[in-house]
Amino acid sequence: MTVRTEPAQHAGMRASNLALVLGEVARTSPVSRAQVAARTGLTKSSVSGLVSDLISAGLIQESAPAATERGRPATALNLAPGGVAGLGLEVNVDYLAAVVTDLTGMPRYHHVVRRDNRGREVDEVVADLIDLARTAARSATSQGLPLSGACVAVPGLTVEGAVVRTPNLGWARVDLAGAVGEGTGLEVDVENEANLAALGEMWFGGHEHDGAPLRDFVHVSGEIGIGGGIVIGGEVFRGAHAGAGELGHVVVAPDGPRCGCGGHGCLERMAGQQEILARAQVETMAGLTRACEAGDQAALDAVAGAGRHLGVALASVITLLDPTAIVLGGAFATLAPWLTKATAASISHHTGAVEPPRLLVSGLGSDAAVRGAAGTVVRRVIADPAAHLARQAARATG
Amino acid sequence: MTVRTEPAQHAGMRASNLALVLGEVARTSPVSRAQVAARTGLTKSSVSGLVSDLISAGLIQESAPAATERGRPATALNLAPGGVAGLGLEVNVDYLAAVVTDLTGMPRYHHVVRRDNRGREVDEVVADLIDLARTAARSATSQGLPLSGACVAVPGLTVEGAVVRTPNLGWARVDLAGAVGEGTGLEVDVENEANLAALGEMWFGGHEHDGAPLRDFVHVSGEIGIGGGIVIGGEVFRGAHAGAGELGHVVVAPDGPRCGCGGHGCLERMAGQQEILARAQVETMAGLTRACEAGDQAALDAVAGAGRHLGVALASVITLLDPTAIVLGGAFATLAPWLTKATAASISHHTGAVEPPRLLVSGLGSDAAVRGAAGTVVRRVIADPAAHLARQAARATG
DNA sequence: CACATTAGTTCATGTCTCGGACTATATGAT
DNA sequence: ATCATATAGTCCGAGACATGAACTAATGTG
Repeated sequence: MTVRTEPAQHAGMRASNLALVLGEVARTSPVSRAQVAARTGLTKSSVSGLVSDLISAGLIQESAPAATERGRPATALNLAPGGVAGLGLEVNVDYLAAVVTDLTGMPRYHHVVRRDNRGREVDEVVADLIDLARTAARSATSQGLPLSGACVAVPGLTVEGAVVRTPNLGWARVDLAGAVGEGTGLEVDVENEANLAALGEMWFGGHEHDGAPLRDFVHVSGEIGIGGGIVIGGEVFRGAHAGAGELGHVVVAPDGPRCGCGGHGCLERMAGQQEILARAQVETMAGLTRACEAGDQAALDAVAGAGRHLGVALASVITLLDPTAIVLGGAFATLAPWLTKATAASISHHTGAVEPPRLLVSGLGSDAAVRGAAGTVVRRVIADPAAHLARQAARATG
Repeated sequence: MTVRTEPAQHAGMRASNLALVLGEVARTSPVSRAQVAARTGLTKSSVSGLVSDLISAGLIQESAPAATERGRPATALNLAPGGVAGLGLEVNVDYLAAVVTDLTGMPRYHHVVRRDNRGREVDEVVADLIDLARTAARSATSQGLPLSGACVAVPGLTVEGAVVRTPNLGWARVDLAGAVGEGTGLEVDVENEANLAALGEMWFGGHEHDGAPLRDFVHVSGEIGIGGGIVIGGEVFRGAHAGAGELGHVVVAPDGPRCGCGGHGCLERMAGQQEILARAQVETMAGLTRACEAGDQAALDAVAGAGRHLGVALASVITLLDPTAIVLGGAFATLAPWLTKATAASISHHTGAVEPPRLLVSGLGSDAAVRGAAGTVVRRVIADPAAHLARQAARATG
């Protein structure tokens, strides 16, 4: 039922099949050409030709033939770990981060700079980020990894490479893609931190559903604000104006107090870090964790209360989006031991008979977004290797 | 980023381009071959070949050449009104309905049988529906319209042609596609009424956004229950288990009373027809409308109260899904004059700064779902004409 | 050592779209 | 009238690509 907008041509056919083959290799490596042919429906001869293109582009590697039951042993195909790499960057309220990931998704460089960025000039923070990016890029080069591009995670709304606004950082209309692109010479993308965290969790979090990686879930990221990333069919759901998934501003208390966003009774207002800390009468998240571990009742009540509000918001999410799982990330992952019981109870109290999705806890913590950012860069190559080949060819001739 | 699962072959290329051309003709008829070529990016020669296939399949018609500015006049291409037709059926709590739609979307037969189906045996109701379908099919035949298939709208959860459950009708595990298929000899699909109503509204409701048809919106259908249809990018959003969009069970009062679904404080429990009628102290929806027209304060308060609750639910929908518009359908369309002010105020009270989507009122009323059902059948042909050609060819030789 | 079995390559074939040449049919200027 | 120009649509050779069958390669089994 999809509306087709582009003519199908021979080049597109090849591009599509290259992606099909590379995707199969990425999912199930090591595999043989014959297995790829059987699983994709392409013929052996087609697969041979496609694979040979991918090998000469450096995206796929042959490794030692593995003996099979009988017959000629299969030559194993793997993603080339040195083929392409992606640079993930993150600007957040209290840290900057950079990660370089190779084609297989393995992190090859990782650096975090903790510093509160709220009071600072935008230009200063951007300059720091570019420094960080350059250092990461040098590391990639010294490891022989050609960077295909970069992606920056920011805690706010982004449209086409620009930061539209980041409520908790106070930025507005910042052309981050332009600045970082100029500073590094890379093609740069900018994307919401919650969405990237969701993708990072999907690709690298190790969660499974019925033996396959999660593809339909909602990721809740509890940083200073509360964000949400909706993933449907393995892709981020952005809505009409890229504003979808703002879980922090779902109404959980219709008669509640005014929130910073201008609404009333939003989840972030009722269960954000500020509210939890105030109720628990502690100063920092670290202090809150200690208090919970010590069994402090005020702290436990504060977290459980937040868990109940979170459950109300998630009940609406479940009703509207019907995901297979909910993943709790960021601060909610840290607080999970004292939070999930209240959240699960609240979800079930508000959803009734519907089969509830699984409530999972993030394994990546605050790294999810940067890793997701780096992942999007290499995934883009995997999803459209033909575009990558074309760029390579252009560089070779031009 | 889409995961490709099928090999691209020459046949698929042709199928894709047939769909591209037919889709262009459907959207902008009348058009010439040259215009189609310019707009799709295909060459004139390719378009000629594709069009000639579509004409011999009876999906496209040539009409009289229209004189242009200068040069050879263009022969106009249109969807063939007699090419294919779709049968839309609807089982609802208090009526059955059938519509036959031709390729252009024009309704060519329409019949509604009002009767309360709640107490009745499932088999009886299904038998009535099959009767209705047969009569509609005879009418199509006598008009020379070959039916390509049928689609049944039901007020509940459906999976692969079967009705899983319809809370307000009391059905569970009914193989409706099988029964109607056997009774009519057609290929039958079964789909949620709210989703089909949303599609009907999109295709036939005449709404526009920036000059183009709506493609990202949420349709609220207020029948006996409250349903929701989420349309993103022109397609229904179903979630992981086809349960998405259940707007009626979004939480609007976390401490509210228990709802029939087992949850608490659901929109349907707080603002459904039963609740409104009780508060307004009238017996029927017709009575409610009269009371509102007469200025009865209890009725007006009841409707405004429902509007406020609806606004809370829609605020969460807007925050999570970021649609361009909300369309109020069914009973909410009828009550719109006394409802929308409270709803709009409640939305803005609970969403704050976010640019609010437009609040539209359905033009189709309770016909939206059947028309959407008939529409899906013909749209399927338009979206994949190659499959239709293959079926035609199979019938001709077999 | 012959034979079965599986992996991967080669090449002729068929099916597409493309692009340019060609035909058809109009308007407007000379 | 006649010619230039412009636009619509067809025809046909060239090129790209997947297919499928035949072929080569490399292993284990009786």
